[in-house]
Amino acid sequence: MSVKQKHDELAALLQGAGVRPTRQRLALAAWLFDGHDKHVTAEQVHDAALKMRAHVSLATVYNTLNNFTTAGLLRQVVIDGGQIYFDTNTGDHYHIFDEEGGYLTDIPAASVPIARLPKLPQGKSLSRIDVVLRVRTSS
Amino acid sequence: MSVKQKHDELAALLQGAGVRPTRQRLALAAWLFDGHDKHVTAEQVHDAALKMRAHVSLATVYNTLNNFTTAGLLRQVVIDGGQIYFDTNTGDHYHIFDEEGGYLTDIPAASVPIARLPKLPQGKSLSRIDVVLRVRTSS
DNA sequence: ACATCCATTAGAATAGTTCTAAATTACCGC
DNA sequence: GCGGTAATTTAGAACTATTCTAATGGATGT
Ligand SMILES: [Mn+2]
Ligand SMILES: [Mn+2]
Ligand SMILES: [Zn+2]
Ligand SMILES: [Zn+2]
Repeated sequence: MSVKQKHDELAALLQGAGVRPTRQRLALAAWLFDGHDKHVTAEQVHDAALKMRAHVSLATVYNTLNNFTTAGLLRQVVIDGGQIYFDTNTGDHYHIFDEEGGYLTDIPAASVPIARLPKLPQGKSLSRIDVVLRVRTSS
Repeated sequence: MSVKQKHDELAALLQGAGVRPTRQRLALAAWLFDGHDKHVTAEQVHDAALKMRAHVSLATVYNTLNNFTTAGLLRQVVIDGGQIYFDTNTGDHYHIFDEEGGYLTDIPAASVPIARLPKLPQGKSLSRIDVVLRVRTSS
């Protein structure tokens, strides 16, 4: 695929989500949506942008990650206090968290079948289920 | 139950967990372990201490909550980035999080039966399962 | 091209938590 | 009880992730 084709595809992705395809957003989207699922912090995205010699400020990285999240292109995952992971996989899935390595892996929702749920509080409905399997090196 | 009996019970609880029963720790424990399960932030604990006219600095609140957690008297729950909830229920349970009100409710682990788990990474074993049901006012 | 609105940016501000180092307190053996 | 020792408390500074501010720059539609 040509460089121009890739650019146009990304621009279409952003426009389809109601996000203007600026130079900075396209540069970050090119890295985020390269076909490999990622769980990344703002700082990791910023570092990646620097390595690509794309000049994107840290403030713009935060703005962009938040925009993409609102637009449904990313979702947030919170594991530890202290930092937010942005997840390029927006499908229905759960996570394995390696407590020693500090990294996340996706697992399909169907791999953790939940037979039934408790009664929810009066007038409330389910917005999302988060499941995290925390793992460590076997003793 | 007399005030002295209550004090002695709390002191025994702390000593049993390998934590020295200082004045500050006893004051915080008296409020935390009053029989009602709580999900509280450090600031909420500090405010409660002020209302009880116990003079406990914020640094000591953090030290104490972390000590109690290490000693197995509390556990941490992370929901949003930005702040840590300390949970006085250390048993096997999951949570309902009200996204609008920002508060947590306990649910027994048995109320969300998990039929099976995916294969874990080579050499890793399960340390804990976190399940959060996020709810909102029904549309 | 023009006007308008939206995005980008550096740097300051904010918020939750941890760190530092000095003063105080709990504990243990006598 | 008394003294020695190690653990705890504390105020304030430091740290970290994130958001805010306000000024500059860029995209879009006509
Ligand atoms: Mn980071
Ligand atoms: Mn708080
Ligand atoms: Zn994921
Ligand atoms: Zn709980």
